[in-house]
Amino acid sequence: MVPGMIADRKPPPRRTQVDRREQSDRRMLRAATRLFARQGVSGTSLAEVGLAAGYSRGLPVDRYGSKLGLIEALLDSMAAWFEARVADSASGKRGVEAVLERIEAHVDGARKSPLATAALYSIYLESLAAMPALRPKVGALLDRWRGELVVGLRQAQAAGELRSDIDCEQHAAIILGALRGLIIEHLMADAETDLDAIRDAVTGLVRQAMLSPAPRKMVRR
Amino acid sequence: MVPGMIADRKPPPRRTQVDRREQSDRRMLRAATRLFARQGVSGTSLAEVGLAAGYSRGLPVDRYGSKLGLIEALLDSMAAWFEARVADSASGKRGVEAVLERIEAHVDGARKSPLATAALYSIYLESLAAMPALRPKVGALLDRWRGELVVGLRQAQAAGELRSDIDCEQHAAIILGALRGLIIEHLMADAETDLDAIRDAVTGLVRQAMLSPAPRKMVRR
DNA sequence: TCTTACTTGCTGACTGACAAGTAAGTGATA
DNA sequence: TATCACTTACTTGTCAGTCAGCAAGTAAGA
Repeated sequence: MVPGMIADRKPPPRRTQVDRREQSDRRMLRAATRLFARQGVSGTSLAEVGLAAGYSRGLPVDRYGSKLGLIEALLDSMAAWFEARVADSASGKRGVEAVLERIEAHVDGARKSPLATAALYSIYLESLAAMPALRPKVGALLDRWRGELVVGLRQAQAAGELRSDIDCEQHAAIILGALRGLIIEHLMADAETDLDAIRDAVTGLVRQAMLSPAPRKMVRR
Repeated sequence: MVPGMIADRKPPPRRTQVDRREQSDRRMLRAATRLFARQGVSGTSLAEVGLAAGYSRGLPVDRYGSKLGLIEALLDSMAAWFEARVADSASGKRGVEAVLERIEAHVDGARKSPLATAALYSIYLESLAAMPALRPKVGALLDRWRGELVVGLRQAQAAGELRSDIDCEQHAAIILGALRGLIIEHLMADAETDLDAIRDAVTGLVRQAMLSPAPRKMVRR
């Protein structure tokens, strides 16, 4: 602090209501992400989220109505991130190429935002039993992702890249199931299992279903 | 009630203290399994367990000391079941054969006792975040199972069944990660994903690591 | 001055845990 | 074999702590 300055305390910049709302939204969702990743959904109280975001304990309820509302808002923002990521990298691709891009996008999420991934998986897992109220929303999200993978597999099958005896619905479920299990493993073991190895194992599942086990031409990193 | 009978109420058969304890133990663990499978670990109170088992709300705490104690007892009994299952089917087998038997044992657990499997996975998943106190016990269990799988893979590698560039530790983690992810998928989707398909997908991961992709000679059912 | 963002006070419901009590089984002695 | 001292199984009363959610208030922006 330099004495004699005109103002010791910087005047708070005047923010519009929209700004305030957007900022507090962002901060609360960030705080929730961090806390969910570290302590799980049911291990985190709404009060904690508000305080960790730098506000009062009451704001999250006021903003989102309920704990469920907060989690749904968080899921929405994560889904938006993923859609953008896929739209960016898989646009124009079809069949096996598109499928591999989607797999890479999932792995890349875990690589780029481990915290968000841990939070997302906490939500998945607790929706199974601890918080059944989450199931519809989580189920819809997973179904959408699986459906989009099925489209890619069907294209591949139609184009003769994939064996015709493959059940695309089931194979999509297997690919995503394995992918999620491996990412959980990765999160649990503090990143001991390499993400590239995970990607290779899952792309291996795709290659198993292909007509000619084509040479790997994966995107590096 | 027939009047005039010598005794309306059948005299309760005299059970020894050991019998009583064993019976109440069994009942409480069964009730806990059912409740954990349906509502998750943190969604189930000790009182519920006691009452569902046909006793008072206080017995579980008296018997197991704490919620953690109850869960650990449940994990012990499940681990014992699995060890017995493996000792039965994989004894004398080595290398790839032993590895495939272990995979089948895991899948078979999900097939034979879906309720226990759902409960076990609830415990896994909540140990990640919602109940960190569980991590040591769960971690030790998973490590043991992984370690035993690594032994099989190493034997296979030494016997020339497996490629020599495979990292057995990592491959074991991948196999189990995928297996668990697929079983979770199976539990979530209400058994939509076929368990045989799951087994095939995971044995496929083993076959990828083999020198000559031998013809499948899996145990049917 | 009016609306919207945010805070604080409060409550009812629940839970894990403890402690004090009752009932059932055991083993020794007469 | 009856009874009595003792242990073990099980129940009930209770409490401290937590949490989601509401409602009434204050402050910031329009």
